[in-house]
Amino acid sequence: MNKKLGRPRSEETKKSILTAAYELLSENGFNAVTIEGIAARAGVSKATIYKWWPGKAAVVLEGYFAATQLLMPIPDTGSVAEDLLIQVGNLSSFITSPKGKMITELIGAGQFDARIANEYRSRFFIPRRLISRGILERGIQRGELREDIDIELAIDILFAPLFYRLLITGDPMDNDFIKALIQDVLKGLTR
Amino acid sequence: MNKKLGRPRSEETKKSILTAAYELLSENGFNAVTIEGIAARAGVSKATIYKWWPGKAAVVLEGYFAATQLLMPIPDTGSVAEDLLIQVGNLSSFITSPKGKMITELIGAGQFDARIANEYRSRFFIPRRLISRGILERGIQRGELREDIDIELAIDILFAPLFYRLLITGDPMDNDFIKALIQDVLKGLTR
Amino acid sequence: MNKKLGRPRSEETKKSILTAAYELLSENGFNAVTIEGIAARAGVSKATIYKWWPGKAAVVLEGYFAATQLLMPIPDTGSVAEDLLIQVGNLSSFITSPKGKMITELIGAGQFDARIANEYRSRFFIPRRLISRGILERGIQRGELREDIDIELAIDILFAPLFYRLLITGDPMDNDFIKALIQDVLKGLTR
Amino acid sequence: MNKKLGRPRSEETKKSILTAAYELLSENGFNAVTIEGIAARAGVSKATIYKWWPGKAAVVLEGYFAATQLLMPIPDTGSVAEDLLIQVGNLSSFITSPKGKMITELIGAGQFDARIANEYRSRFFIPRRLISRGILERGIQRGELREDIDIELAIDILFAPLFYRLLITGDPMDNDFIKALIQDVLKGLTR
DNA sequence: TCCTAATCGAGACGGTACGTCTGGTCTTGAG
DNA sequence: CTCAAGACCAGACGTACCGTCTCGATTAGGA
Repeated sequence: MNKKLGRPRSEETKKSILTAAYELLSENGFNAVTIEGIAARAGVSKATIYKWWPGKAAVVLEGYFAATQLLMPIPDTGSVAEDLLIQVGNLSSFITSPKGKMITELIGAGQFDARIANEYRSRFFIPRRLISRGILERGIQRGELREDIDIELAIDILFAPLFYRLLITGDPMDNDFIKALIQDVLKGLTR
Repeated sequence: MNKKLGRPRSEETKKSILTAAYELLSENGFNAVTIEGIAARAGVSKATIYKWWPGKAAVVLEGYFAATQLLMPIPDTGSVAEDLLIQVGNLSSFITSPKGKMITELIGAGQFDARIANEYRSRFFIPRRLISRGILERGIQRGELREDIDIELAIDILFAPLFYRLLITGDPMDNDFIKALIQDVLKGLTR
Repeated sequence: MNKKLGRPRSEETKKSILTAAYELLSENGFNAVTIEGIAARAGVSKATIYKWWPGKAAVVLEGYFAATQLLMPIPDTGSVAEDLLIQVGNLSSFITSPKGKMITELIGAGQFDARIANEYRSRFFIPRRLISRGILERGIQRGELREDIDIELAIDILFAPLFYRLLITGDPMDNDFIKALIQDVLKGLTR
Repeated sequence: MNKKLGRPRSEETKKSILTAAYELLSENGFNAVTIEGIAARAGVSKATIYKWWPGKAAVVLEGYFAATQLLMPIPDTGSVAEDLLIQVGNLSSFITSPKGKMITELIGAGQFDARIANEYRSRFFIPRRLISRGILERGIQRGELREDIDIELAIDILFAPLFYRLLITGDPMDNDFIKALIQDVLKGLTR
């Protein structure tokens, strides 16, 4: 029952595949990436890629997240409004940057492949939700926010507009937009 | 200067192509649709399809919107909360129905092809925004809503969470969700 | 029972089709000619061409022979050898000229379409055979040739080598070749 | 400098392609053969065919010559007339047989594609010329033939009439024709 | 030191769809 | 009835990737 027989997997090969995948993604976009292209650029056989990943989406995803350091500073200024401004602002900056815009295509591809969707949910969205949850909970404890709010729903309301503009309307997101968004959500639309 | 030279375009052919495209879309999903498949089912030559549409996305889109009667009743109950409940509830029902779920894939495809995005924006989203704008404007006139709100932003905040769940988190949308969403947005999160 | 109903066939149209066909043949070769190309250049509808000719081969053939004045001077010098030298030499000059080389392709096409073969046989080969037959018959009458020869066979023997080189070996044909050919055929190979 | 990298070419695949090409050629003629048809019958991908051959002509040609055992018995009876009777007779039998008649179409296609022409020249015609050259040289050595004849020209004169009838006039070739042909060429047409 | 088993490159292969092209037919309305 | 315009079906073209497969050449640890 020896598990270590045979030639071990080459870490270098893996790295070069992920690098190639990421480069091709950022150069030409998700659709233009092909397994053959990755293999060629990485100096690797197609079979090797298929050995370790089920398909193009998986390699590209992994390449993307391996290359993308997701800095997530946890704001804690003592004010919900301030914290959210920082947190939402950071996300907004990220998703309008070149790296962030690739997320657009990955979400697009995720509509056709549940594995992709799972990947970016667990890698990208869930970690951020945890931070947001912390911000809101502190706000409740400090008495800034109502005690009866559904935190998950609140997070949806706060962040959804960013992706709505990104994925659907294509409208731009500037600082004023972020400020107005948070103010409106906190204060409500009614008098 | 006679514009009516030559054999006129066959409306029947056009219809059968769009029908075939829509059927294949609903049976197998966007990715599985092929021009060859459409041509075969419609009993039409591939060349005819390429004559009139630049590619698969365009045919499928047009087939989808031709087949989808977008009922958009305009609610006007005298209460913003009521009107929004109806309007957001209708949309929610639609996008969780089989027909509506195809929108998911179309938006996904729209991330790779701006023409698709333009299509569903102008055909699907813009008409709905007009209705929502009406609801909110009446709310302002009646004094239910603050006078200083940015209506476009408000619409984003109200509808974005639906698509956020649909496209990204995959969380379900029930009636309670809709109610809580509208209440939160109207009242705000603060005490 | 009026036979002259409707618009009469336009001779001009016919002419422009044949001209276009011939031009395209000489510019790009038989294979590159298409009915669509002829129609475009002649400013004519494809249907019109199909109305009057069964297919591309027929139009091109007719265009070729309409444009090619087949000068066939009938040599009668009083000597079989002289007459043949002129007759075979003329043919050789013709089939190695640009116009003549098209014959090559027409014969090639004739291998796939019996109608083409019939056309060039009756238009090109039979008329020439008549002349050759005259030459040989006069030779027999003058006692230059044996009385028992099969004239048809003799014609084959005299002319076949030209086409053999043209169609199969690709070897060149100069004056010496023609002279030697006729001499050999007349004298025989034996001592 | 290792030449044996990668999966080796499958001989079986190659064989099935050539067989399919030959079968389709003999069933329907050269023009009706398509790469798609060959691929389908051979149970092979089109890409594989294009990998190894530049186009239909090349595959069909190779399939034809692979399937056609070109028996070329070398006659040596001690008499030029006898030897030629056998040699020309053999060729005549071959080119009027079903297999041989396909040559007709290949030569036809050769008028449009020099690669085809090269192929049948080197595979079919040159080997036969060598034999004929041997026959004639022996005839000269034995004193049956004149010493000053141009052997290449003589071969043309002897064989060209067969192809002239085959490709151009369509006239039949029986035994008497062969006999008369050889007699005439050997004796000459003059008294 | 050799053995064993897995990994890796190269690249052939069957498939499938692409978007283009031409052939030949059909449908208008004008002449 | 003829014709130009041009839509239409049919089907092959040659290309691009897919995902699988066969090779032979490595590359370890264990015998």
